[in-house]
Amino acid sequence: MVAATRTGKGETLGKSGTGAAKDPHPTVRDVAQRARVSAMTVSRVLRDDPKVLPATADRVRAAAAELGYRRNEMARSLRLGSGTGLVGLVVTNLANPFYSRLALGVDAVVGGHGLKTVIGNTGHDLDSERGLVEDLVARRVDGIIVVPADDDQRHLAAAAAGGVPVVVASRPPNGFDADCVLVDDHGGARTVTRRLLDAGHRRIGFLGSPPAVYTGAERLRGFTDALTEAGIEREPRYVRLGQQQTAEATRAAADLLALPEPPTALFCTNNRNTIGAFRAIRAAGAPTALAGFDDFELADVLGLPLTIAAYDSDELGKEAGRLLVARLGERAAAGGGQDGTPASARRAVVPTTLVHYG
Amino acid sequence: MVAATRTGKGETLGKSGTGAAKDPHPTVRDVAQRARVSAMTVSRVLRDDPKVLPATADRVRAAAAELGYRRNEMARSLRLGSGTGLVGLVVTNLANPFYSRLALGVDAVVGGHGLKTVIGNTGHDLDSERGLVEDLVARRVDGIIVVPADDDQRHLAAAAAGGVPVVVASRPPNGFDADCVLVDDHGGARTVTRRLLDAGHRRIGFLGSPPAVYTGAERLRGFTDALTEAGIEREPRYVRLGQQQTAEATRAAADLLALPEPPTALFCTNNRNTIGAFRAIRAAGAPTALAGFDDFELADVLGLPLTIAAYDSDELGKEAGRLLVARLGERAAAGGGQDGTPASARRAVVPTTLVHYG
DNA sequence: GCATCGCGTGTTATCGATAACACGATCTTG
DNA sequence: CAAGATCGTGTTATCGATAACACGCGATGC
Repeated sequence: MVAATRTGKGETLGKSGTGAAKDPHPTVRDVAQRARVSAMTVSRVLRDDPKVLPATADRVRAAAAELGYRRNEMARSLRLGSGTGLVGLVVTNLANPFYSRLALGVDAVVGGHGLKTVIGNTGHDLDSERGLVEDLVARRVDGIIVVPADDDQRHLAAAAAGGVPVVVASRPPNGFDADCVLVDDHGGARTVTRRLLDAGHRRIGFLGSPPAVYTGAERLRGFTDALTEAGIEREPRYVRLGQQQTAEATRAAADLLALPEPPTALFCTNNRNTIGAFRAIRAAGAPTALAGFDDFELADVLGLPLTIAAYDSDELGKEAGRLLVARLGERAAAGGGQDGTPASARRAVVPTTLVHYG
Repeated sequence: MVAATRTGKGETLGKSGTGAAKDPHPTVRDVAQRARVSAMTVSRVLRDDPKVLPATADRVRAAAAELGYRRNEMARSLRLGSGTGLVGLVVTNLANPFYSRLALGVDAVVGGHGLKTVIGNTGHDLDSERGLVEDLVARRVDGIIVVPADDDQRHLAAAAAGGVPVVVASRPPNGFDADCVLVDDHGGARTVTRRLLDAGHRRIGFLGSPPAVYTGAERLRGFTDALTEAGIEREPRYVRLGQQQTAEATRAAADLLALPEPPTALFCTNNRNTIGAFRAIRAAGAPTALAGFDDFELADVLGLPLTIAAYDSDELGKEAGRLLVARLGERAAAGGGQDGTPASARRAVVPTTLVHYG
């Protein structure tokens, strides 16, 4: 009787005839037809369900191989109600090695749990970030890790409220509760600054990112605290905020060096500013010492005293991944359960280490 | 009558009772129930189908907003038979700025077409690459862009044969036909080498990545051709292959500089080798000139003559994205059509530009 | 005045995979 | 030897969204 179920594209469309290999994505039914069994049996074989005769299973496996069958994980996750196995990662600038390493750390951890990472880049644009988060939620990612571009995190709050686990990286959540992983910005800045003070510097300049950025603000606070502890007051004229690019940083540093009583050392909140400052110092031919946050390649060949609060952005990503995976685990364990207590937000802090060159 | 359709989790599970906002991912039916319409009407409103009374549409939109409804794009793409809107990107090492910029280029282009990028990192591991590609296909990505880790590309051939558009970046496809985007490795290396020759150098050392890597082989070929054109024969003792890390490159360069008749210039096939060679030259205090492939930050402050064949990896990614998008466009246009001619594989080449420091 | 048309909605079937149940056949057991 | 247990497999319903069709109701046509 040749079992011609009325369904199946093979029947209705009649295909071209020549090759079966060209069919984009055969389905369980295609495999089933070829192996002369039902779709359910195919599904069972793929699930390694033991309740199938070895002979049948072999036929099915052969048919699947011949057709190049790959099961549709999206359809599967829909049916199973399991997650999609996707994790959304939203960063401000993937071109920055800092974030690409963070991404790698995230991927390494979540990948170890069978999850894949979907990356979105915001380019520091809030609207872009909103759109990305919206989209990731619509794609039903199992969770989101985000380095927010701005203090306005209402879209993240909405996603979290909607039941999507959110982990905030590099800055704390604002206006809602979520796991987060931070760098010891304050401590690192304080330690590095203290080091400059110990070396005898009393007039220290400060070059920082926009103060609206959490990390920048924290590092400024650490800097200020170190000065205060040494009985020194921070001088506004030595502080330049807002530089994001090396070129801007070079100009800002040149300004400081041109002051009547120029700083004998400069503290920079990130490697963009550090490199920019280096160029200014070099151009001025001044013996100014340099200190900053974030290590970078070739820092050792610059030929001036350089102290850096370094930290592992890979580890930052890994920790974010771990927090997210832990959340997903809880969620799975809770299942349909009623224990409405979602375990309060966790906060991890990645330490900084002091590196000295020159 | 209150229309209690027998379906719906709201009915069977009976929920907790307090808040609706906590429901993870409401569905069209939840919205429908709240707006007292059918699921189909909700779907129509979300599709902006004009055949819905404005009053009804407003009710639906209000209900959707109250519930925080986001439609399930995965389920939607399953029903529509449209793609998943995902593009797989597989690279060898995202921590390398080269690849992260490539990723950014890809994402910028495909993102402009409503596609999202799923990133996989292989760490140069072939098995890992196989697994990733397998997985991406199973997730039904609309296409894959890959920087192969190895000459063995059978898994890519399989994916392509299975009907998934594949674009190969940075090296050519091997053993199957696919669009690809390459760098002008040969031309760049030849030009840079010629520049060294023009500067009077006759003994030029070569530091390269493993010869199995396509780019490395091509660059060696360009180097050799330039020498040949100048009537010089390549001397094996000046050639060191296989260094992937700066530390290895430093040792290899030191070896060359320690030869009885050391090279007066070194050509390096990538920035790992260039930076490694720089350290060796600096340590030896030799006046050796340096040339290489791939620009890098701070190249201008090294204090020795440095010529670089630079190219834009962002552009490489963009071009790959464009090729893929073009393929997807064709596919969509062809639809169920029978014009079995899949337009032969395209090949794009990104040019290099000469940069000189020092 | 009765047929027809169009509009706004609801019903059913579908995408691919699979859980839950159903069913015929063989095997067990008192 | 009849009643039930077990095994291998097929059928139906489901996940969420939606195309195709169906349907009821008021308006228009001649």
